[in-house]
Amino acid sequence: MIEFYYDFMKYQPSKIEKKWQKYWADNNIFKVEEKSDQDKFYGLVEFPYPSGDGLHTGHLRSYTAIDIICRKKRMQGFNTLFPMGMDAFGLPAENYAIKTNTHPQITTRKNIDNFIRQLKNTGFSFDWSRFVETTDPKYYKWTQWIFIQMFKKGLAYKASENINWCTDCKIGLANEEVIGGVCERCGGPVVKKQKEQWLLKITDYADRLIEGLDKINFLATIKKQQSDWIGKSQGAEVDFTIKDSQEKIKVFTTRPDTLFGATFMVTAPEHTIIYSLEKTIKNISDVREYIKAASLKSDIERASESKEKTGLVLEGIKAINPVTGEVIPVFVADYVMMSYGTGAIMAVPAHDERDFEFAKKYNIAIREVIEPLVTKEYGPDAFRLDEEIVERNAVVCIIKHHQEDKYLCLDWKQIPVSTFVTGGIEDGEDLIEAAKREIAEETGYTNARFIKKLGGLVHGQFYQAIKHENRQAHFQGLYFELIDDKNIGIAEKEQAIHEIKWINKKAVRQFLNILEMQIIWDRLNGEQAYSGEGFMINSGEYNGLLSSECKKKITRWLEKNKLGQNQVHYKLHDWIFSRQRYWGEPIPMIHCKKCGWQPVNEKDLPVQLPPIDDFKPGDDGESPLARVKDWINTTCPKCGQAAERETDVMPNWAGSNWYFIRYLDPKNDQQLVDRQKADYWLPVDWYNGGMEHTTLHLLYSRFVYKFLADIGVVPSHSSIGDEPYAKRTAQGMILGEGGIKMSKSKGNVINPDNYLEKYGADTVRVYEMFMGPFDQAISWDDKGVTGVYRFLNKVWDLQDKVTDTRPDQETNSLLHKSIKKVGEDIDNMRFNTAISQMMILTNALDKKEEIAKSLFRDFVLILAPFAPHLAEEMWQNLGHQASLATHQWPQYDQTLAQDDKITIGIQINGKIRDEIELDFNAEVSESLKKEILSRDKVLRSVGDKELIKFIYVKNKIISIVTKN
RNA sequence: GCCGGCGUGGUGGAAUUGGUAGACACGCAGGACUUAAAAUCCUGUGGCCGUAAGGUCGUAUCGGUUCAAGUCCGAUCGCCGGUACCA
Repeated sequence: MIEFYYDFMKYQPSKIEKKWQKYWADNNIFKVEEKSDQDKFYGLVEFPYPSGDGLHTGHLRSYTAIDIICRKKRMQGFNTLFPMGMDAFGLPAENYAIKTNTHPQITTRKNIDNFIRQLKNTGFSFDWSRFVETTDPKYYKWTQWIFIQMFKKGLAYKASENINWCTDCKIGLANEEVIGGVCERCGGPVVKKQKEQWLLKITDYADRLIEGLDKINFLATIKKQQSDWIGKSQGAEVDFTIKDSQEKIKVFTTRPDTLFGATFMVTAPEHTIIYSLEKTIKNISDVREYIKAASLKSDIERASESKEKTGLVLEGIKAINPVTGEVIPVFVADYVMMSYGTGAIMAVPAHDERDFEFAKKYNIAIREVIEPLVTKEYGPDAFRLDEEIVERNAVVCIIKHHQEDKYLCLDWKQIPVSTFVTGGIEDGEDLIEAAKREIAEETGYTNARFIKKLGGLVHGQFYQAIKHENRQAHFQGLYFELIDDKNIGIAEKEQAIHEIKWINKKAVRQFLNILEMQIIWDRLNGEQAYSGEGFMINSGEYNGLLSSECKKKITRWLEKNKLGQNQVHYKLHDWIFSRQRYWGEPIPMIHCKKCGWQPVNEKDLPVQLPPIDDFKPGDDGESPLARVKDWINTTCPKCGQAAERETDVMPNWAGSNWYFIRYLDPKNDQQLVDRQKADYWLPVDWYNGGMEHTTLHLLYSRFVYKFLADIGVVPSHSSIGDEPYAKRTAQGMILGEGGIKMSKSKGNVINPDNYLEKYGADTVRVYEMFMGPFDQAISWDDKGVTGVYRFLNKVWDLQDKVTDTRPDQETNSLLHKSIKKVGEDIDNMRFNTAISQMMILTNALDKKEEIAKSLFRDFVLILAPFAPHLAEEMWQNLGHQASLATHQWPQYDQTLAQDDKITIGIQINGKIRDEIELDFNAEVSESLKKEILSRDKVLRSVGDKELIKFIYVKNKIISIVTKN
């Protein structure tokens, strides 16, 4: 009997978790509707691909984090939406179908059901009524609809492209899906193949995709990776004419200022000029052979082969340098890519590393046209950097050349730091005014505020430059603050200030790096190419100008003489949107011999995927759908004549681009989303997912959102414009034990089901949050799970001690500290330290004989987001009827959260020798100072040495310095 | 190669952003309970010297700034991630 009673009182996760999961579902606790009188919060996680392996630990890490955030937001009174769905189109299901001859529909259904079961077992606070599946025709109707809208706006087009072809998957891949020359999915080799493909014009949105990054709160690395991927570069296109011919070779360069140094040209092997001039090229058979050899190299070979440059001169062909009139040789070489710029370059060996290497090898003239500005004599010490200024919003530094009347402007705000401006200061014009004018011209900041004029230093190190003044100046600088007109929202302000500080600290380092680079140049003069900025030499009328100035002038000259113009190039290519496979959304297009490509009538959507038995992709690179004749044959939506359907399907990204919009109105069959619902819920306030989607899903869905905003389907928000996600974070990967990536082949995959069963969902949730910093990769450790399980047991056992007493001062203070820390830590995703704080509180309560009910109640509430089942059960045991899910989040009392006594160290000559307890915020009076100095331990260390300094930093430290 | 990030006990990791390094947890050692084991509880736990009080070294390495450095600066080494002839 006693035995039984004891068992009954034990923590039994299997019982209470089932109970509360059922309670939440039965009472629609997490179901939400639009409520105009309540602030909303939209938390989002990447919906999973329902693979046969089931949910893995990484899913749980991501979902638990946002679940905790959403649960807290709900308790803080936000109308909180946290939806879930399945991204179920894709290759694994199709490959499995080929292997087992089971229809993907069947395996997908099974897998989805398994995923839902696992998700429900983990106790996430999803609004299940909004569940979507991308494979549902009611869903992909709208995926197809978006494609048609894009087609109508000219953003979807079919073209014959030299595409990336995965030889294993037998599909074309987008550039983003090729990683290091192999297929992102299967690791199979990728070759180039000419193929008719549907493409989406993401390049039209390239600038907006870069600009949008400024407005949103994404992890800095994500922003950088995205903008690197888009790869915008500003430069000029220049025409080089071929001597004794009508032909021209167009090149793209970011450095038109080095045009005088262009001593040869290089074209890509695939460049058309070779075909149009093949009669003139004397060594054409050698050239053909070179081209053939180059085309046989796959991307992997190119990457793994030695970096030595090869090439071949085109005999009988000479080009004319448009500024010097010089006759220069033309080469073909595979270090020039057809896929970037114009497929041909002007080579400036003195100022480009690759050209330099090539010129050395083939003995081509190297002509320097830029002289580095800062020399060793006037190296880093020549600049004085003021800490106060570095901390400011943004700073521009104008530096005067030590001898000549020339100015260098370093813009510390832009990441590629050095921008050289000025040159011509008008007679009588104030230097400050001139600098302001230049800043406005260069950066667009019209209201730069002058801060102060500074001198440089001769010797000493950088830090000395910060601390000391009154040294001889070799340079003088003018510092400006760039005042930004943009209104920073109050909520973002703290974050913004943090980021700005960071940028500026970084900028200082980069600033020094520039100088460093130029010192190296001095030392290695002539031994390598110099690609920095400087003054022009050997450049005719441009001599003496700063290179940045020359860039503008030379481009203007080219434009005037119709030899070239300003041009922007991107690394980003249009997005290849066709896949020659079965298990995807059919592309809703019909080809009519008379009318060409026509979109399916919108009323006929969705174009349903026909059921077939043979899923094998054709060896000819055609989709399996190409074999379904009665599905293909249809009539032209325009003229009614016989016509054929497109047989390619969409890539797996198609459905995931916009799923977060469908959650807002998942059952609407009239429109993609009701605009009022979209206006209420968007943007997504917090989106968490994997780092691996930065240049795939995350970039694509930003593009699609911008398009949908353009056609009025979704709102453009006042604070972040047409961006779908206000904030994006990413979790670190969970590795197998021993720090190795989990994989089936290594047999080290952790199946969460085993742990859910053995320890319960709350333990798994808390463990995954406690194991380490959220954004860091970390190994799974079974021992750690045990530790967390012990903790939850300990919490459960605390219930026995709960009574109606009043909390004592010390414990109450610890509680308020914990409320504060846990709350703040959740907001900053520092879940591990939030949990450790709750462990500290638990250990303290465990030592007590009695625990005040009111105190325990608040503890249960802050634990609830982490271990919701346990918390609900204890909440009920405390006598509450309703769920705590929407109960108010406890407030902390700042005075209680702060200890009134505080122990600080006493440091003597840099070493901690003693400690003392003082009142919080206490001042140190003369008498207290005397008392401190006469403490035994202090006396022992100080002895009879003379006191030099007595430093007291409030609440932090006492530091005593003596003479030796 | 270039661009990012990181380096703290036997282990995962804390450290209010310059103020008592090692919180919390794991592991380990000793003890209690038990016929025994598991579970649970208590104590200890960075190295070295010391019975102790205490001393001394210590945040990858070397150097610097500071009353004070894991934190800031410079150089070096190592690991991880991204990217790759991008003109």
